[in-house]
Amino acid sequence: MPELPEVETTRRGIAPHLEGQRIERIVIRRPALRWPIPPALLTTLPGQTIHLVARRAKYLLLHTDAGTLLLHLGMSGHLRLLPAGTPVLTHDHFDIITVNGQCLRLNDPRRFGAVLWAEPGQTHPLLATLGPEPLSEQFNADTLKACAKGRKTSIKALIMDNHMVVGVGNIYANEALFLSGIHPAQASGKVSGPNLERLAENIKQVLTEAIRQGGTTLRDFLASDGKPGYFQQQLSVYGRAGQPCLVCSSEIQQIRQGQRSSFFCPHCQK
DNA sequence: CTAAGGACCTGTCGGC
DNA sequence: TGCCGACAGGTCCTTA
Repeated sequence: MPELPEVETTRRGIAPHLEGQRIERIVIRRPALRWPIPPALLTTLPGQTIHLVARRAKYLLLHTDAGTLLLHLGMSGHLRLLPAGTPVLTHDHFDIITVNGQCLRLNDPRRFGAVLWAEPGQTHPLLATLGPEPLSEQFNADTLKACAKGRKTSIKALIMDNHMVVGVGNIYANEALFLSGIHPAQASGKVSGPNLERLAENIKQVLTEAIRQGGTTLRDFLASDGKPGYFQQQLSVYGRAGQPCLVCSSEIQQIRQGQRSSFFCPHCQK
């Protein structure tokens, strides 16, 4: 479900309701997510105030004086902000209940998500080797060119590699490559300089626009307030195999790259 | 070091 | 209607 725009949409939805609030208690119903939810959270977090709800890559970070809670939504996770006491549904694994009667509830059917903890001043090991944020100046045409140089791996795999740039998932990788006229299977080292410049710009553009639209709802993504995203109405290639290209009317093709589906226009993308 | 594949887990959908 | 395989928005880890 969540790529960076969906995570950012979630962050913006919950931050105003959680920042400045004090935690009353924590509920762990199903600790077996991608990694076990640390049981110490049950005693560490109550009494703490959430100072800031931030984001790094696709991790949401809840900062307190005792440390930072990391939330990752994996493939199928989502967060809802509910009144405390709302009945529990299947796959509701984790709650943060605040003193003012709110409940931040994590639901994640596939359990690829994670709830982790970092001590104050410490960077969690999973965050330590991440590349730059796509919407920051630390990611640009020059950094992309440096990473692509001499590499045989496909350009699509490269832009989805979190060491290169974070937050580019399967949907937006496909879309950015279409907008840039680059075939997803092209070797990274063989993509022209001007095309890499376009690609860096289009990654920023497509993510920015998707955030503006509240993310992409394919099956079930809902923001924390229950509203869907609207970006799927602007997808040019993702999920459009067999349909006409919106630019040239050629039939959109679908291939497999590393267990993931890629969609492209055979005429517009070389 | 690079590149490719498997692993984790549940739900849904299409085909027979 | 029921069963089975394929596939789904992520990403870490192992293998070659």
